[in-house]
Amino acid sequence: MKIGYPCINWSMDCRGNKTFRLKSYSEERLIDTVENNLDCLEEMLRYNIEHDMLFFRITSDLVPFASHKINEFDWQSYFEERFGEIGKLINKNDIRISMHPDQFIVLNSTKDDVVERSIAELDYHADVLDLLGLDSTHKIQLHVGGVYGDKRKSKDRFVRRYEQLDEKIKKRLVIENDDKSYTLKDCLDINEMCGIPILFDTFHHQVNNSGEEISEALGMVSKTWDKKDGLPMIDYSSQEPDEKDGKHAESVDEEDFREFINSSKPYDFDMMLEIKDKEKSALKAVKILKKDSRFFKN
DNA sequence: TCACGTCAAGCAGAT
DNA sequence: ATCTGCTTGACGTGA
Repeated sequence: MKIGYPCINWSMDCRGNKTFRLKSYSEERLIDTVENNLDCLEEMLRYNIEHDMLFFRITSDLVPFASHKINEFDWQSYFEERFGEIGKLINKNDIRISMHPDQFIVLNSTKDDVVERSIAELDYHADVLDLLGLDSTHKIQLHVGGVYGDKRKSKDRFVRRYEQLDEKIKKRLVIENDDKSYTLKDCLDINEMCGIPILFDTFHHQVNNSGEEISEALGMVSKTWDKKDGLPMIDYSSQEPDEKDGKHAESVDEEDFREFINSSKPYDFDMMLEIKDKEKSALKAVKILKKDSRFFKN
């Protein structure tokens, strides 16, 4: 089991997700920003290695406007070597990477232009992982998308679009159960139709489910991950006390975390802590797991 | 230095 | 109709 956190490390003074306004776009600004973001990515990875956190989500803002039509710069070639260096660091230390394109990426949209932009954005995410020289165990996680008043048709549309994707995207794409529309069961239906692996989000499942217990759910998702996909990835979070249902915790609830770990037996997976205070909670999780040799092998 | 209006993009649900 | 939340506020202008 590897432990990680998404995108930002608050205890470091660099930010790897710097961006700028479309109005301020220039090639120079893009180059400067990507340079900064890659430098910070490397620093965060070194911090993570130092602290036994070998799972990390790279921000979608790594290359701002990467898939926007304003961007005609060949950033892939320009930064090829730098990506290669960072990729070596990742592979050498056996770090696992995920990416999570944001809410505007809707593969099953009923609008052609939305689908087109979504595929361009997925292509960018795949480029990042390819430039880093990472194999198909490094994933791009996506929600199924909109429902449009007819979930069955919308699932079918997802499957159709998935099957048409370029292999470079397809080999990395996984779907994640969400907190309002597509449950674990919906994702399993889609998996049955096209074989796409399912990334299990524990907190979304808590909010939106069909009654499956944690270990039952883990058993079902584990079967959707092939050898070439690696160990299943999961997103873990818990409810922030005194906030409305579905609000992610500010800091890990250690009791809830221990309980989850206990109820997850005997399954193994890599775990992303989607908790607001990022690396602080991930560090606590590592500390807890180190006491349980079943999980920590490094 | 700080306040604050606004930011590429979609969708669902609440108000 | 408009606002809010989503994996994450933070950019950039004006005073």
